[in-house]
Amino acid sequence: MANIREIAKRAGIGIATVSRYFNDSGYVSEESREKIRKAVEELDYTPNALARAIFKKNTKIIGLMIPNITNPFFNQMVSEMEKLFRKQNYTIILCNTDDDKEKEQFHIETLRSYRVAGIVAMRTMTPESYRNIDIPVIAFENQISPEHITVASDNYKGGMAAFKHLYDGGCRKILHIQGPEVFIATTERLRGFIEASKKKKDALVDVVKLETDFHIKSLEPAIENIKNITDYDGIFVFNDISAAVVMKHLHDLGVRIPEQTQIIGFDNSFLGELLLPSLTTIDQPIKQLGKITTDLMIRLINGEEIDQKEYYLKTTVIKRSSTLGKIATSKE
Amino acid sequence: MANIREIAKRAGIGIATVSRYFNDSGYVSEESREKIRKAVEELDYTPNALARAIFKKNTKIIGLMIPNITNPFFNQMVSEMEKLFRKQNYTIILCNTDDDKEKEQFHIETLRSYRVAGIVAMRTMTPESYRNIDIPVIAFENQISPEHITVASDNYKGGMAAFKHLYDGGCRKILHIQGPEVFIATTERLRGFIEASKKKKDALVDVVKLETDFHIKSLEPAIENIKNITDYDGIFVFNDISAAVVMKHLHDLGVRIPEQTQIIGFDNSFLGELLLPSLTTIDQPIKQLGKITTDLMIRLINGEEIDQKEYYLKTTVIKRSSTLGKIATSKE
DNA sequence: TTGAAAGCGCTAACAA
DNA sequence: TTGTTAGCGCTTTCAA
Repeated sequence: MANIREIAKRAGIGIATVSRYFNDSGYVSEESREKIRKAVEELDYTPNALARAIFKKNTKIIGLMIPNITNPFFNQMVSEMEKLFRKQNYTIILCNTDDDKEKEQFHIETLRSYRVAGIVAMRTMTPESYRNIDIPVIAFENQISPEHITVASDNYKGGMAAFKHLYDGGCRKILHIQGPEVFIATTERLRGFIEASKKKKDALVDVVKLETDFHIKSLEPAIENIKNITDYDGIFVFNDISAAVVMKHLHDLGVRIPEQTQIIGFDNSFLGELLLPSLTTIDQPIKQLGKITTDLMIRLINGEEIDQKEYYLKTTVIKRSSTLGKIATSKE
Repeated sequence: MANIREIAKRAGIGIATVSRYFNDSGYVSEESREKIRKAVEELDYTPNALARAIFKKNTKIIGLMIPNITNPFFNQMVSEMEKLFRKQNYTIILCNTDDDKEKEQFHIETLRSYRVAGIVAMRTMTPESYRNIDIPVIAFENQISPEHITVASDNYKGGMAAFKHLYDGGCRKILHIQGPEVFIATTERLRGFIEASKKKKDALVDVVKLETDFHIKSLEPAIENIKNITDYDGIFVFNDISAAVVMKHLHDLGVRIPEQTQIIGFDNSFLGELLLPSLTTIDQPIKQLGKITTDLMIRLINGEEIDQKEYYLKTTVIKRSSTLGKIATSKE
């Protein structure tokens, strides 16, 4: 592609004028503008953002670290943030970490080499790698350090709400199927669930842990392995996809939902509406999460000091047909 | 972050040597190497990829245009391509087009300004915008021009296979729920479906068109609006999500699947396994599609002339419980 | 085996 | 209102 010098030459003016034209800085006569427009048109020129970045010492690129772009929750977050960052003229570099430390560290190096303006680290497996870099970083879910901003749903209260909803629906023998321990989000859901159960002396509670997050192929055998799963009258599953697998398994076992066993998931994935019965779940406020994350990032990039470091957004119970309880919210 | 000069200074050597060190070009004594390693360590330096790109006149960035990252089919494609491009040391810039012409054109400008090495244009709404740019572009699904490479599933044969599978399962009154006409993929599926149906004189065939691709909220009313949907003993839906909505609607209407009506979707999304009954569908070979797209892109970037412009990959029928037919493939 | 210097495309200070 | 010029961080040639 042409460069600024060729444009200037063709337009018969100096490069500074062309530069001013593109940056809206300083005066450019209408006459010059017209000449430039013509030259740009003829040579199909677009200013080189790399050269500009190198001079300005900042890019308009945000690095997005994401465990896996096929995960419905995370890809919705990305979709939301992409939209908002674009509005601020930022471009997104996408990095799939697969929850793998080494991949993530490699990606960090790449993002550093491109001198990105900021990084959103979603569910990082290697918080220490972010601690000493001179780029604004926002942690989503898994924390980086007390000095770094963390954004997440209030998974703790979400877990409480899930228990309460099942309890209110009449469940007294409740199973929580927990996600991998490395995900703070899932341990918080567990914590909330347990905490809420302590207040109800007549409820029996069990927990079983899964070590995979959402790959159906590994989920199925793990769930089929849970013994006595038919003993429970309520099951809180750590995410919607796993809940769907649980529902399917129970169906195969001849268990009626919600009459015999009530099920509540987490995430409010589009999946839940399509299942039969439709799945009660805990909604994560994705739009708000995306909004707050991008807003904070922009402020960080602008050099603002931000005192509040932790942002835990309210979840909501979405009542559908897999449970019997009334609509509750996680407010209380 | 430090620059190459500071590293050279701290190491007590010249910048050219540092450059050679990082680029493995030319000689660097072990002694110098050690000094550089130390300086890099101390200053936590990473070479500036922007400056490098500006000099080399090429970046290691690929622009990915995608209708919507929350669409399971496309995000799987992105996941696959990201992995493969990374292996070749390429970084991905993600652009959500929302099937919107203007957004897409704006993204093209951004990608051009970053002088990306190549663009994968998935389901483009504005093929003309790619025709005259001096960057390698590969079209996925919707074509750009006869001179540009196009990669896609063989949707035509996939549509044929869907009809055949329903017909072989005993269906004689078959409905095709078609996706938006602007998506070549869906019109090809329709074309294949119709073509296959012509060979079977005893089969009655209808088509109804939907104008939304996969947003459940708009899908539901559209599908509920289809009149006489219970008249059909077989329905071929243009994608799995819409098929799920159809199944749900039929269920609400008291129609038994597959006994009364058989359903086949398209995409082989993870969703299909979770539904009850599980959904028969047409698999798109995502891994191969990703592989061939990235391979072709790398070759294009390397300046290779590629004679074959069109790549339509074979689909496969995935037989599950929503149909009665035997396993068929789209080979024939 | 090394370093000085030119140049990649751009911005901005400054003089005109 | 404009153009010259230095310099952003880097690579590479070329002479040492």
